Amino acid sequence: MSTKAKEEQNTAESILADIAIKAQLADYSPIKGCMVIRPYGYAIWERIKEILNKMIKDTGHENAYFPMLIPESFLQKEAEHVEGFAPECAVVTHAGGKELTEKYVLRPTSETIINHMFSKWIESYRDLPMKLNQWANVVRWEMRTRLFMRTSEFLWQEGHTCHATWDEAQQETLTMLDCYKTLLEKYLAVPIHTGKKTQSEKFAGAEATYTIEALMRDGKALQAGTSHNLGQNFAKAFETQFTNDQNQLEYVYQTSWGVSTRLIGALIMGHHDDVGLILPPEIAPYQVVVIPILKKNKDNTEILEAAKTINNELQAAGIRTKLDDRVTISQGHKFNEYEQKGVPIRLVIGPRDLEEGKLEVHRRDIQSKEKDIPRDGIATRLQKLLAQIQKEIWQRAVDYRTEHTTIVKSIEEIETALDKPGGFARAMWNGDVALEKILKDKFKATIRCMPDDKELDASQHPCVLSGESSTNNVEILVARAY
RNA sequence: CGGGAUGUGGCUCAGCUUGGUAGAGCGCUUCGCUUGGGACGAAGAGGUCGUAGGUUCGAAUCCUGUCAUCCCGACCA
Repeated sequence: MSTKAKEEQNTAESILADIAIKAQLADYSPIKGCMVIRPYGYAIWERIKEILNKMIKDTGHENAYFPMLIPESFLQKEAEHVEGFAPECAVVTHAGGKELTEKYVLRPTSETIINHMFSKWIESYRDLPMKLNQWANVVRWEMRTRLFMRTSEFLWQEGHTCHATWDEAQQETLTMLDCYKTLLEKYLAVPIHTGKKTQSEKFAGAEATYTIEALMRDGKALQAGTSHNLGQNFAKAFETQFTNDQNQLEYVYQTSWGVSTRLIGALIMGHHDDVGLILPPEIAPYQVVVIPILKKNKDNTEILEAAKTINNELQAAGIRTKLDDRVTISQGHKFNEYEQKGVPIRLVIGPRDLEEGKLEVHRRDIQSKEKDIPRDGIATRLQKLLAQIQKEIWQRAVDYRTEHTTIVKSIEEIETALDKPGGFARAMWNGDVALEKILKDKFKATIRCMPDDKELDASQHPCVLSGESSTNNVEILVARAY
């Protein structure tokens, strides 16, 4: 069977796994549902961290670290929270060769332990706002796992903030959602809808959950990040109180927000083709790979020097590069390797190019190759090309989403839309939870969010459930999701 | 936890029906020859066939238990 035929019969799941493995982003671990993030995959994560960490700090947050082990009793303090997370918690029962009197939970998220500390640290409105973030791993024992999209242990960033007023907490919730939007759209080139989750889809313990929802190339939606207004729920459970400027004791208003290594899953399923991964230049660990055409057992000094010089020149211009000067691997192998890894540009220099002062430039996203690119001014040229590639990858993703979004007026139309173009169905809804049950039971779909971007006229467009139009109805995006 | 499938060198798998003591391709090592898109040739290294027991003169193969993984459902960033 040809490779192409194999690709076509692959399910979305195996596309994800194939690319993750072949691009050497990750590998399976001996532990069920866990994965090893390999250097190239981790480099993408580091790039995400680098960008987001700056945004987090620029918006007035500080990084800290809280322990991985949480006393089991902490989880139980917030009713909705324990109900939501208990089934997927891994619990430590023994340590130091003895059974523990109180079991420890491997954090599925850190609201509880952080609140425990907040309640010690916060006394007065003068201590507020307190805005912390931690980069950490969390463990959620999932029944079914997929590389990057859902693993039992994953890396993420979790922000936790305390405020003196509800309004301020709400503002914080939306500010961080906006940071996520920027990260996804400007850097990962993944268009997202921001919006609010329905009651049934919100975070266990939150007052309201806001989400960034992306669309993958297999037509499924992906919750790529969330930001929660926690209200005073955890504050009450942990007695996180402060004295306000009227000398009255009050519970703090809190938020929490996070994005995870799932973002790498979003990159994989958002940008790929039959060959493998396609990385947007802004997020690529290296934007250009320089490959000299080398001859084994011959003097390659001249060509290697030329490659190094170009490599340095590109780096001096602020381009992230990798020079692959391995003599033991044929260039054909290298070409293939970097295409699977999605490196945006491949720059090839061989003896002929050296003589003629030219280079070969290959664009990964559209698999185009141009020979005889002038050696002079290469850095400037590639900078422009990288910007153009970023823009075009983004535009293709936007177009894809537009083509896979259907405006619907009835439940029947939702079903058709989910099957035919796939992707999002945009509708009006009167808020009756019966719809969520129908979607889930019949179509395996969910209301992804009530989007901030509105396209429908509530007074004209009927509710998919009742068929009636009302200005009380809300606009929703429905999709099958990861 | 239900339903289905699979465990054999690093990887993908054949061999099992009909028991006779382990193979192929890829990868790896060395040498030679090559080199502008995954080269070729030769020589080599590497497996107590998931695991425990049973049947048998003899088990990768048959039987039973067990563990693990994958797929389909119920849960989820």
